[in-house]
Amino acid sequence: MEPTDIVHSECLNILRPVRDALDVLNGKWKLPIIVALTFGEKRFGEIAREVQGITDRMLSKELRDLEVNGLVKRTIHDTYPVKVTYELTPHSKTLGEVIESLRKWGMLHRQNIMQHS
Amino acid sequence: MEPTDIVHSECLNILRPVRDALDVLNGKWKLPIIVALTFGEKRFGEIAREVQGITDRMLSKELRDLEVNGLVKRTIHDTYPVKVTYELTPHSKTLGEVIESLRKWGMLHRQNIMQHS
DNA sequence: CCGCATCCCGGATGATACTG
DNA sequence: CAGTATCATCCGGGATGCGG
Repeated sequence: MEPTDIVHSECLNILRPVRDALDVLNGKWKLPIIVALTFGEKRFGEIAREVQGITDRMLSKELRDLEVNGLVKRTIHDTYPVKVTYELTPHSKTLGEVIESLRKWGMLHRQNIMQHS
Repeated sequence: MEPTDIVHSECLNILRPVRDALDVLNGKWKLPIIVALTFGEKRFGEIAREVQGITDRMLSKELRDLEVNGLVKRTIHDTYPVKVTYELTPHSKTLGEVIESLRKWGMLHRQNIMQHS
């Protein structure tokens, strides 16, 4: 194995967690849903109304993804009619820095594109 | 407009640059290509060999995307046979922080998933 | 009210062959 | 060598309807 190959394979190892992170945030709806839950727990219908354009099917699926990834906690209240609420977990709060980092670069990038076109 | 609506719409404005950033990095190949170019300019064929599994078609398309986004510079050398090289731009260097941020969270996230399963 | 099942479309990606 | 052309495939996501 050449020295450059070693460096190169280390870069690929770095890429795995980066991909993990991107996968969690990817898709059209994950971020908007997280935003909708930023200010406290909400019911399915409330989220559906706040995240404009999303269908029940997608919301259901995305909430499950987020729950599996430990970003959202789902609570079934034993009332009638049944009430289900969703809220962010402490783990999801750690996303703040990532989002801020992406936001800053996104703005920088937009400036850069404007200048060169 | 309610106060919460104002807060909410500001969150949506924050989301736009975040989406911009994610779009630039998204897809299976962007990061690996950037990594391949980290240590200097390379020819099309060299990149194709380093980024394992990518087809010519995808490499061509992804390089064009990256060029349009100002992350990669393409140079045609007037030799025979024609030689084309690609290199990272200064702007692409600003991605470093973003990638590092994603990497850190990706690792944290993996730990978190392991514990809760 | 809260979701799941089914059907379907379009764009993203892959495989392969071909050209200047 | 550096791509393009063409066809096949996969998958996210929309529309709609049903069920507890």
